[in-house]
Amino acid sequence: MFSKTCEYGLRAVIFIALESNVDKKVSITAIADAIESPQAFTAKILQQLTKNKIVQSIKGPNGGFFIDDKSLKTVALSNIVAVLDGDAIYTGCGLGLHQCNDKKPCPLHFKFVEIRENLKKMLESTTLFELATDMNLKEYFLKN
Amino acid sequence: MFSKTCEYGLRAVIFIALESNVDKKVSITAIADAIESPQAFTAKILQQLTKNKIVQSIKGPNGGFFIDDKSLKTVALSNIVAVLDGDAIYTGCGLGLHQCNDKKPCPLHFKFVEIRENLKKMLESTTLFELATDMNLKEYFLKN
DNA sequence: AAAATAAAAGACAAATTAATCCTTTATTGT
DNA sequence: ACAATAAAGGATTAATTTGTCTTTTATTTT
Repeated sequence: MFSKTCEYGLRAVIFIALESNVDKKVSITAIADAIESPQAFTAKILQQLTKNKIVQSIKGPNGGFFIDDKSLKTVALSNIVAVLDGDAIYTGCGLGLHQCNDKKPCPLHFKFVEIRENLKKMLESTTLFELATDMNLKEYFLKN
Repeated sequence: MFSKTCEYGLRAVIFIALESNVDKKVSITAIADAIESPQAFTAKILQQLTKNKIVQSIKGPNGGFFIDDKSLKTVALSNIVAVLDGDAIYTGCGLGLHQCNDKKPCPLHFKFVEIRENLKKMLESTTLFELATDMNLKEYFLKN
């Protein structure tokens, strides 16, 4: 469904969101440990996400990654996926046709449209704030 | 969503189903041409599908690929996806966790379950026969 | 039997994705 | 000012996926 990059990215951002929710900054070491991901690779991903204003970062001692209160409420999962995997999941054809739409559909087009719409809506409506607050209530996991 | 292998495989099988529906066998050259896919690569994919009884093949002159009447009605898209991409789309975690289930869920588990269930049902309920007959009515495309 | 046809099989090659390593830059505390 | 800390950046390697090429096997027609 998503690339490894996107999977690690989502997990990392969710973890940062959780910590940011209680005003904590987290280092790349702490993140990689919390989500059980390759550290250097995760660092690269976070570079992309900071460039795209999904997360913020501060260098040096007491530095680390965090997400400001406003972003916590405005950033949805769809924004993260867009940065890391582009919009292929939403727009791309299930059978890999370059152009596939209502006018010129592949045999599965109308069946896929529905499923993708659901996915899109779910990603667009799920904010980091929702996850960060929800995760305090139930027991959720970011690693095995 | 699917690998290239699976995309080509689905398109190839749908094309073969269409031709088989009017009792025609098709060569790998005809298939690659009809779905605009790399021929040798598509040949490899069809090898896998014949081994797994999704399609049948006959060597030599007047040979080619086809799907018998019974398979046309019993084979669903889910069977093809299972052979080529495995069951990761159904069972795999959206965030890439190795084990993620109702008991030990990732933060998005319950949101993903629904979407994946829809996809699963769609793939399982769509048979080659349905596609082969439906494609005669409407204008559908297998290449650009 | 020989030639032609078409899929099967195996060995490579190219491209993309995933992952690591090393150096540089920014910031802080002593 | 200096040492320590932590992210940013660049170059490289590893693994996987995608794709090609050549040979072999099976079947049919002449």
